Amino acid sequence: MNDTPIATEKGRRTEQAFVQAARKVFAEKGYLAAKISDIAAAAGRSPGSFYNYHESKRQLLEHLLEEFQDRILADTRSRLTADPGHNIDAAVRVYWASYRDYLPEMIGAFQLSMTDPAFGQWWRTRRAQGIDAVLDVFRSVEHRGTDIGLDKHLFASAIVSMLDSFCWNWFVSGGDDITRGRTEEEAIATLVEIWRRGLVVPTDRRASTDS
Amino acid sequence: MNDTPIATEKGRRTEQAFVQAARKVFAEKGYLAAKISDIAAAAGRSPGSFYNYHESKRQLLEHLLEEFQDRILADTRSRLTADPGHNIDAAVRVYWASYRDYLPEMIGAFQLSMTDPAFGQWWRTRRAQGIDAVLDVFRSVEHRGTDIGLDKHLFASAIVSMLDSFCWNWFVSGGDDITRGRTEEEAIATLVEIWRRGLVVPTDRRASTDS
Amino acid sequence: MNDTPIATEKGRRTEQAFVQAARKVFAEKGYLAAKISDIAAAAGRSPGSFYNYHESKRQLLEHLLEEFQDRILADTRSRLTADPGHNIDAAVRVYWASYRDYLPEMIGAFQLSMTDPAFGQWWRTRRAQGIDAVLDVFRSVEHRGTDIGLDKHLFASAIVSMLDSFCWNWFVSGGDDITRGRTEEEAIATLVEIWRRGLVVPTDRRASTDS
Amino acid sequence: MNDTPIATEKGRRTEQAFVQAARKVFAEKGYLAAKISDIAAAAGRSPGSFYNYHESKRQLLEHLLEEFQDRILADTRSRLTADPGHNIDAAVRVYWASYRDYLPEMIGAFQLSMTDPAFGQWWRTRRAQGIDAVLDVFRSVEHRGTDIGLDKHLFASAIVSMLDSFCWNWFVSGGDDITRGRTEEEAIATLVEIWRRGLVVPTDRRASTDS
DNA sequence: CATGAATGAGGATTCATTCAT
DNA sequence: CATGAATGAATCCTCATTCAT
Repeated sequence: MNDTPIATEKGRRTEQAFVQAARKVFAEKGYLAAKISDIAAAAGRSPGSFYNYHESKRQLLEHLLEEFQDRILADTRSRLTADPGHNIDAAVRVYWASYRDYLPEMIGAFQLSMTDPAFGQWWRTRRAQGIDAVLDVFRSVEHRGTDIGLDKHLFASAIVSMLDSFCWNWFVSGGDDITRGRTEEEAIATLVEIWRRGLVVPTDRRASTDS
Repeated sequence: MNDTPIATEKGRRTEQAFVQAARKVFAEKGYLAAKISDIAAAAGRSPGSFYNYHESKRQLLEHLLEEFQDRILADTRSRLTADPGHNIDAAVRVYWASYRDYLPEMIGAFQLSMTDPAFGQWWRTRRAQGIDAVLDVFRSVEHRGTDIGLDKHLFASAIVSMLDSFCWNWFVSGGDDITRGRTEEEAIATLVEIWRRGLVVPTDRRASTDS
Repeated sequence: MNDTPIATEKGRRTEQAFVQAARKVFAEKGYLAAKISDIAAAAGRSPGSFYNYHESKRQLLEHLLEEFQDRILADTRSRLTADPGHNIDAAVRVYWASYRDYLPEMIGAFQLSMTDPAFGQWWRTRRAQGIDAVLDVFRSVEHRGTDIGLDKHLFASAIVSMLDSFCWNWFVSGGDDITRGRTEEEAIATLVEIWRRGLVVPTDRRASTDS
Repeated sequence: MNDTPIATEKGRRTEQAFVQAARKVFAEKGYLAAKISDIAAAAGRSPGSFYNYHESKRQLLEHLLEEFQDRILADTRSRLTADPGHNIDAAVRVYWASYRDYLPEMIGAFQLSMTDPAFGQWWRTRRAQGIDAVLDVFRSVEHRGTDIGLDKHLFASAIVSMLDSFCWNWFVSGGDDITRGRTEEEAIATLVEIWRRGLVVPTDRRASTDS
């Protein structure tokens, strides 16, 4: 790779072409299976040209993930309000958007995390951030006097799992056959509602526990 | 590969060694990154010997998945009882066990599903089976008069997502840092409880909706 | 490369073939210009096979140099006698032999030393050992009362230079055209005599200095 | 490359920049390892521009060597005097200067000589010229009646070797560690003295031979 | 003339697979 | 059956050279 900054408009267009092509290929066949020549073909450029802009496939992914981090952080920050219902909705939408807009990055980081300890750490950190956001919502609920009554960390971990896998499944495979035709709003509403219900000890159980 | 069935005791032991070694390697570094020589080394056998038993890495995975299917089907079948609470617990445990016992298969199928349409289909089918099981539980609940009040298919899809990702995370990454130290039973109890709560429209919301 | 020790006779033969082929190619076209495929062709093997025995061209050279060191050290050690004339002869012959027997190693180390600081150091160390040997001879001379009367370190450096370059020239290019037909013994005798003469302040100069 | 002579002042400056940059890079990392882009970067010009002035790296080296020849010939010619001592001193200084001033050319020719027969010939010719110069000095000595008493061609070859390698070592590697701090004059004096002593059969040996 | 992006040929390296023993 | 050496196809990556601007 050449570390001189890109000087011409043409160069900038090519760099973008490679970035977009890489995202496309990562999304379609995964990061591990993606070849430089696949990316170059998708960018309509020669494989050699790739190395004018990136050191390697891996370094390109790192670059994508940095951008991802920057944007997501900007999105997530200070969305908490006094209304827990709204907080949940907002949190789910942030998660949803991160998969909708950054699927290639998610796929790449996830696949590399299995082979590469450094990326394993990245993935864990990302999950931890999600868990933190969920725990924030929990706190806003308890602030109003409700007792969630479960191991909050496990709970948060489970919520993040649900969001992770649901979004992945939705965007990678187009969702389950059985949910074909549902809109994004319906999907989001369902996730929000499950999370919301999870916060309250159900009436009938309270009754049955009372007896 | 030689199609004749394995004749000798030694042969059978070697085959098992390869199968177990492959599972170990798939679990540790993923299917896509696993090399035949890795598997052979883990089996304490030579790479050449691998081909006495399997045509390729991919065919070995197919073989593993067939066994997985057979055992899981046997497990899942007719566990439904009249008690929804028990059904949820049982369903979660089946899911949990499938990850605990078949992680290499899950990893392999998941990774290959991204590149290979045939495996994409396998993965979707597996999810669909999980969703069916969840729907069965729903039916047993509604049988007792409770109205879940949500799009059941999306709901089921979300539950399966939660289980998939939570178990994967637990077994592949060793769980989130923040849940370190929790026991499997605590984790299972949390998943069960979230699912259970999801089945009931929360009291306070009913109240607030009434107003 | 595979770091398991070579198990079969065939393997050992192939390794030797690669080592000898590499030495041949290094000597003929230099280290920097040598391609793996050149070496493989000279060994009558496939390029891929090279990597069963060595990680890279560079690592192979390192291996060769280690062997060189071991043998040269064994050769040089304790050859000093009380007779300076004999010591000089012995030292020149050791130098001569090291080029005669290890030309590929010398060429490789010399070429790499220009690009690679680590090898630059190796080369300097090798020269330093040569200089030490020369200084040892000086001491054996002065022990007999002769005063060499020059900066001994520069002197030793110059002697080593003469030996280095003469031997290189002799073995790489077949010697200068003008010395074609001279035998090795004649060449060695010349080098010895120049060195020997260098140790004594010439009579006529002493005379002229006296006046 | 365009064969038309360089028309503009700017062009002449760029050409000089490339020539100086190439000399710098050859000296620092050797000819074989030098990349066109290295040279362009050192010249503060673009790689494409290089080809406005030179067909290739090799052709540039040829060009440099032609200039070297012209200047060295001019230097060496007719420096012989009646005083052998002075002749030796002059010859050593010419050699020394050729390395000091033309190191990149020496490095380039030396490296290429190993792969390329044409350059092998150039290198041999250069050595032959050096040998001729040494033989000239011998003749001026014998003219005064001294009998050197050795194979003059081998002797000359050895002297040239000493000068070649000593100068190379001095200018490429910065000299041996053990001679660090010596001045150029001291080094030159040492070379001159060794050569001078080599011309005379030592007294003590004559004595010992007499006995 | 100068630029720097683009190319492609060439070399390094990996690894699934074959095969002689 | 088992071994491990050998192969070659596939992929990565480099860099001299070309060329549009």
